[in-house]
Amino acid sequence: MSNDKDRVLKEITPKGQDYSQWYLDVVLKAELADYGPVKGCMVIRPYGYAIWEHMQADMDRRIKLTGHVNAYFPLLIPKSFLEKEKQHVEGFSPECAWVTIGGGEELPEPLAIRPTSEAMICSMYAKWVNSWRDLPILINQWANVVRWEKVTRPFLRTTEFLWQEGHTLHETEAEAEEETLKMLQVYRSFSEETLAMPVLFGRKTDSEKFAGALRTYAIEALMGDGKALQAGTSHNLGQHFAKAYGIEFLGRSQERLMPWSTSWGTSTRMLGGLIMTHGDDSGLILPPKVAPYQVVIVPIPPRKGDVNEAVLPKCRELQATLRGAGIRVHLDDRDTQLPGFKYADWEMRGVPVRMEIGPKDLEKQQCVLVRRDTREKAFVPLAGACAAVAERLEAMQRELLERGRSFLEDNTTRVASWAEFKQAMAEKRGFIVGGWCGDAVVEAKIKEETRATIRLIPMEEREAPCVYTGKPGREVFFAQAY
RNA sequence: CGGGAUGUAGCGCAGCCUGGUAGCGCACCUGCUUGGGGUGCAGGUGGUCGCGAGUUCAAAUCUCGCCAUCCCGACCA
Repeated sequence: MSNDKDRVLKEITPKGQDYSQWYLDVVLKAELADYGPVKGCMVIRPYGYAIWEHMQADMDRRIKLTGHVNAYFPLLIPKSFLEKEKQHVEGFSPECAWVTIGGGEELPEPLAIRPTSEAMICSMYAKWVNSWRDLPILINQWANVVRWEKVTRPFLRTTEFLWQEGHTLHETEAEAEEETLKMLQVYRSFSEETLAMPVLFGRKTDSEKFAGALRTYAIEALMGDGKALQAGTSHNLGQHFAKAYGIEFLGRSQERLMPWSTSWGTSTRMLGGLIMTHGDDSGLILPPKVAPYQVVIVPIPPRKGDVNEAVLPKCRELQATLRGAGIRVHLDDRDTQLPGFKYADWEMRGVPVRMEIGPKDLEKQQCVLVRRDTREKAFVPLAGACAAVAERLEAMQRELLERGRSFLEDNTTRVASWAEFKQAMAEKRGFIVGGWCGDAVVEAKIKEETRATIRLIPMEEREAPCVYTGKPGREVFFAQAY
C-alpha cells in the first residue's frame, strides 16, 4: 500500500482513527497494491466488489433496455491493429502495456494489453458488416483494461480497472449522434437514480476529447473537496474508425458506404466517486440501491445472569420477513464483538439502516431503527418494522440525491471577470460558470494559471464574453479535475 | 524527467543531532472483566532498523554509494 496519505480518503476517515487502518482493513475493501514494478493496481475485496456488482447489475439493465447486447473480445491487441487510427494510437500508445514474449519466445509482433477495445472490436466489425441490413450493431462489453498512468490514485486512476465499453455502428451520422446522446443520458440517470450522485453533462472541448473521436460528451460529478470527477463518457467517433479499420457496407441505394460509430464507457472510477460523494467522518454512506446490505440487524444480548433466549429467534424471524420483502439484510450474530463495536463497524461500511433488538424491545414488542446518513433513531412496533425499513430506504435514497444536488448548486459560481474567476478558484473551487472564446490556447493558459480546466460545454448555448480575453464566447463549466 | 522529503513490526510513528545492541499507538493472541455506542485491566506474539560498503571496541544512529517510495510540476476515464 503506497498511497497511504491520499488526501481524498483521508478526509472521510473517522476522526481519531488511523487512516490507513480504516482504509485498508475496514471499508474500502479495495486498495492499490504495489507488487514489484507494477504500481497502482486494483484489488477489490469482497465487500467492495459486492457494491460494484450492484452497480454493474443496474447499469447492465439500463444498457440492455436501450437495445444493446453483451459480447466479449480479446484482451491482447496486435500492435498493427492499434496503429490503424492515427489519433487513437497517438493518444494511447504512451500508456500501453506490451506483451513481447509468449511461450518463451520473442513474438513477431508485440501485443498491447487493451487500454480500450476500439481497435480490436472495429477489426472484427470490419468482417461482420456487409449490408445496411447488418446495421445498427449495438454491442457492450464488460471487461478489464490496463493504462500505464504515471500518477495513480485509489479507484480514480488505477493501472488496471473494470468497466463497460459500448461500441456501436450506425448507418447515418444522425443515428450515431442520437446514440451518443442517449447513452450520455443513461449515464446521467444511472448516476443520479442509482448512485444518488448528481452530475452535470455536456460536451468536451477538443483538448479534452477522446483520442480519435469527433465529439466527446461526459458527465461530471463534484466531490466534497471542490474538484470535479469525470464519471462517464460517450463518444461520437464519426467515420474515423470505420475508415481506419475498413468497415464498409452496401447502402440502400447500392453505394459503398462507411458506417458511423460510437463508443461509451463507465468504470470502477464510479465506485470512487460514490465513496467520496457520500462518505463522512464515520466512513461510507451507501445509497440503498447499491448497498450490499441494506439493513443490518444487531441483536442486543441479555445481561450476564439474565436468561433471555428470545432475542436471537426474533432477529431471525425479522430477517426472514425483510428478505421476503426483497430487502437485503444481514444478521450480525457474532458473539465475539460488543454491540457498540458492531454499530461502528457497520457504519464504516455504510449500511443504510441499522435495526437493534434487545430484551427491553421484546417486552414492548418494538425495535430500534437508525438511519446511517442522518443517524435519526426511531422506536418502531415490530409489526410495522418491515414497512418502516422500506420507507427509510426509500427516503434515504431520495435525500442523498437532494443533498448532493444542493451541494452542487452551492458550489457552482457564476463569474463575469477574470478576477472573480481567480477568486472563486482560490476560495472554494467547485464548478465555475463563465464565458470562453473557444481558443485552445486560452484554455491552456487558464489551466496553467488556476489549474482549472473546461469540464463541459453545456448543450444549450448561452452567449457570454470570455473570462480571460473578453472576446465574444459562450458559457462553459470550469473546475479543477481529478 | 526537474525541485523537496522519507525509508524502523501488518498499519501509523518515536528513537538518529549527542553511537552502547529497539520502543509507542492501533491491529493480533491469552485470561479475567464488560455487554442498548468502538468495555476495562493484566499478560503476550511479531522487527537481520531499505540495500551495500566504510569509520569504530561497538552503528537504527556518523560517512559514502545504491535502491525504493511519497509530495510538488508535464500526460490521463
